Amino acid sequence: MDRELMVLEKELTQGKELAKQLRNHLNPSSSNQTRDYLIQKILGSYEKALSVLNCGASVVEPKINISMLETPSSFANISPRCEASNLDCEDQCHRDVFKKRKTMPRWTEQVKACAGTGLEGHPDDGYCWRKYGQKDILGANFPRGYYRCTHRHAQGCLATKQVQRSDGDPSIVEVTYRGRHTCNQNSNPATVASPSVSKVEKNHYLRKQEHDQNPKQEEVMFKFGAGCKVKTEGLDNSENIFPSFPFPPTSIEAEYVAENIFQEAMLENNIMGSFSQAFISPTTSESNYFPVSPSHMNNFGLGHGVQTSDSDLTEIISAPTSVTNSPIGEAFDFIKVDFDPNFPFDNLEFFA
DNA sequence: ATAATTTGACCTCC
DNA sequence: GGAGGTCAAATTAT
Repeated sequence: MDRELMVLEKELTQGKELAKQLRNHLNPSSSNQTRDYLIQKILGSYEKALSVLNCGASVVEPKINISMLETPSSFANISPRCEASNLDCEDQCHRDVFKKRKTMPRWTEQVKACAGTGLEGHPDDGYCWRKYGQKDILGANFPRGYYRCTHRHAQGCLATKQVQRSDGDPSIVEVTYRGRHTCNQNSNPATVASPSVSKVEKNHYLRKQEHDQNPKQEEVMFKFGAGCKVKTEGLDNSENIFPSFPFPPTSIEAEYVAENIFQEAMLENNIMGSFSQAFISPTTSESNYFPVSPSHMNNFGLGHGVQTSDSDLTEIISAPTSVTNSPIGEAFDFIKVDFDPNFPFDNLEFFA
């Protein structure tokens, strides 16, 4: 069967299954969190299916790169000390910006845009971004663009991203996200953020369309990969939890580099509270890859991912796979399952 | 008029 | 001191 059709079928089937799960969670005993998560996954599946239809789904092999390097404790507020201390506030706040740079969760994805989109590889990820800088990077053929959440001032959302075109393949842009969205558009992207193009980016996109003499193309289209690799690295000293990936509904080829996201995400979603310590053991490996399809990644996106390295990988990822019929299970079938059977999996539905 | 982008200056980190 | 990241005034677009 054609790979595009396979992707399409997989996403539609997954959407169907997720809808069934959602139906089972309509009772009052299920949390809104669960329902929200299922809804987002359903939307994600259909987004991908539609994109496959729109784009012809030139399938590429995405890479997911996840790393947890530091503790996440300090990126929630840019500088609470500014209010409480006697330090020069302005100076302190500025310093915290750079401190935040190191401690914010970070992950990178490589997005391959369809030729002719005119978007110059700047993918829509469901959020509104404002460009605040551009810099020539040493050794890079293309400048790096710096974007921050449009709601940074209005809602204090600290999410930023960097967009840089790949030297090797200019059709690929590497998008590095830092920090998670705390603005409303993130908490409810399905209703706030357009799944296609944000206002800012659409304007830019349409302008480019004019430039490209291609006014008919009004949908942002990206190729979707049928699989991806997850890389974990730099896991030496942290408790690792999967990040709250705002997995772009239209991304296909992705390399995620996440730092500290697991713990923060889990805590935020009240998931880790029910996890045994075995799920957050220290790590030692430098780099590990394993194949995961984009849909699988979506399954542990949205703040319910799993972070790993070598042995930890097995401990963490295996848990949900053994409890649910999730595609994640298929994705990680090669991973040995070894986790606490008494583990309170209250929130395992998140991994479904 | 308002909002977004550009771009040079500035800051921190290594 | 250089590189990467951010700020903010000026410019441009809507």
